[in-house]
Amino acid sequence: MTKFYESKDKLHVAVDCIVLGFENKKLKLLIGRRRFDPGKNEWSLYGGFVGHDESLKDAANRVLRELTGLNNIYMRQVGAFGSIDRDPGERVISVVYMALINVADYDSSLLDKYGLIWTDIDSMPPLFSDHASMVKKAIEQLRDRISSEPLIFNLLPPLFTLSQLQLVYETVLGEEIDKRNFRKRVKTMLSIEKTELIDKETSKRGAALYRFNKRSLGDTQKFKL
Amino acid sequence: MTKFYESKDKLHVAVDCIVLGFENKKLKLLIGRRRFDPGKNEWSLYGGFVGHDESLKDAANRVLRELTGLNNIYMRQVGAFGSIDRDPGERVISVVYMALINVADYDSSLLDKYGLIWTDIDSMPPLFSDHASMVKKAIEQLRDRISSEPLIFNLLPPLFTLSQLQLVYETVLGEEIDKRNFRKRVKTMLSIEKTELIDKETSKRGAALYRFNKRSLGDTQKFKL
DNA sequence: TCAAAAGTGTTAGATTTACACCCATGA
DNA sequence: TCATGGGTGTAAATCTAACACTTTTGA
Repeated sequence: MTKFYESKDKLHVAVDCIVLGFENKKLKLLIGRRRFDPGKNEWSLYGGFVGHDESLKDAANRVLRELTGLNNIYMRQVGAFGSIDRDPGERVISVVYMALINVADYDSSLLDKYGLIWTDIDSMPPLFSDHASMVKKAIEQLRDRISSEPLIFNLLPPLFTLSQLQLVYETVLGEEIDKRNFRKRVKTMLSIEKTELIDKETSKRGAALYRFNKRSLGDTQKFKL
Repeated sequence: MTKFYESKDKLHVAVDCIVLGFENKKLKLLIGRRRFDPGKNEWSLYGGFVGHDESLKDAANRVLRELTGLNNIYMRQVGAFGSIDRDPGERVISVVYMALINVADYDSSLLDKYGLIWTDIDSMPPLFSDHASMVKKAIEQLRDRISSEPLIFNLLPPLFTLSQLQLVYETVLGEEIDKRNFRKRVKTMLSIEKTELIDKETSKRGAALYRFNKRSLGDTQKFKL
């Protein structure tokens, strides 16, 4: 099997998962204490090494599943990080993925089990190695794409109110938006459908619940929020 | 040195360079014949393995320098490719970089030396392994960013006419643009400065030469073409 | 003299922004 | 009854898109 490139160096390759969620008007990140050296007990993203017989994407999914029990989560590659000294232990290339989840789907008993916490993105503790710069890059990508790709719905439950939608949108972009203008824009998007259902959780009056319909995208219009 | 992660698999990690240029109204890609198996003689991107003691970025720069003799070229990471069977020889993770160069800066004697050709992006021959999908992704990224980042100047000489600028822009986006509207937009961009110089190469009348001034970006305005 | 590329303004339509009040309900 | 979040329209300003002719000069 090692017939062609025998003379070449081999390196450890890891995947690190940036798990983002939204709760309580904040973007949240799942981090845990490293359970082994180097960097034992430092706050860290959750990662794992890529096996010889698994693809990068499979490795990322495996790591995420180990961490969250969740499958079929939206995940995209953020990039590869490969400074020589990025890992204080040994040379490790890390390929970073970001997952967007609805926090309510996360089984919070896993927090204890894995020693994890949801931290606010903007008051995150120092992280192991170059993990903070990975998070920074992921957030930049999220901000760059939130208006042109239907990412935001991954951070929300399947049914959501327009106020929730707007709040997530504002939080990611870091700026306030006029409510009437926002709703006007939403109305032009066929892929955001009003349902007959009413949410009574967050307001006395009740708010209409909406749903994202990806089928009505693609063929017809481009996503543009 | 292998004290922490001994039990973990190590993999070959390569960098592949997508070298893009613009010439004769076309986006061009530098490709060559593979000079070793697997895939000997197939058209391919130029790549190399990442050494234990060099960063990904350094490896990409080294590969590009070997290939072009050029240093200080604009280069950005496109992403990591890691399917199990992507390389028919062995398991190889590839981190792809794209370089944007001014074709005139390229020493064309290197074409023969390395068995390279400039191919039109839209009539590219089949490429080795997954290299075509790498190129596709790079082009998508270029298109996505050409309007919001000052990438385009890397494809042009330091002094350029507005017709050249517009032509590159149209080619990357794959759509025609109204000349007067385009020039109106350029005039609002402080970072594109008119010089006193006149280009007599491409027209009898002569055209004003412009220059990109990155210093006038950043602080003042965002790039938006 | 003519072909080829450079250069230049105006107007209609579309999009974006700013802005404030009434509604329904549970506590 | 009142505090809370839900819901709604209009007008001004800005931005975008469509459009055609004159200039210069080398061949």
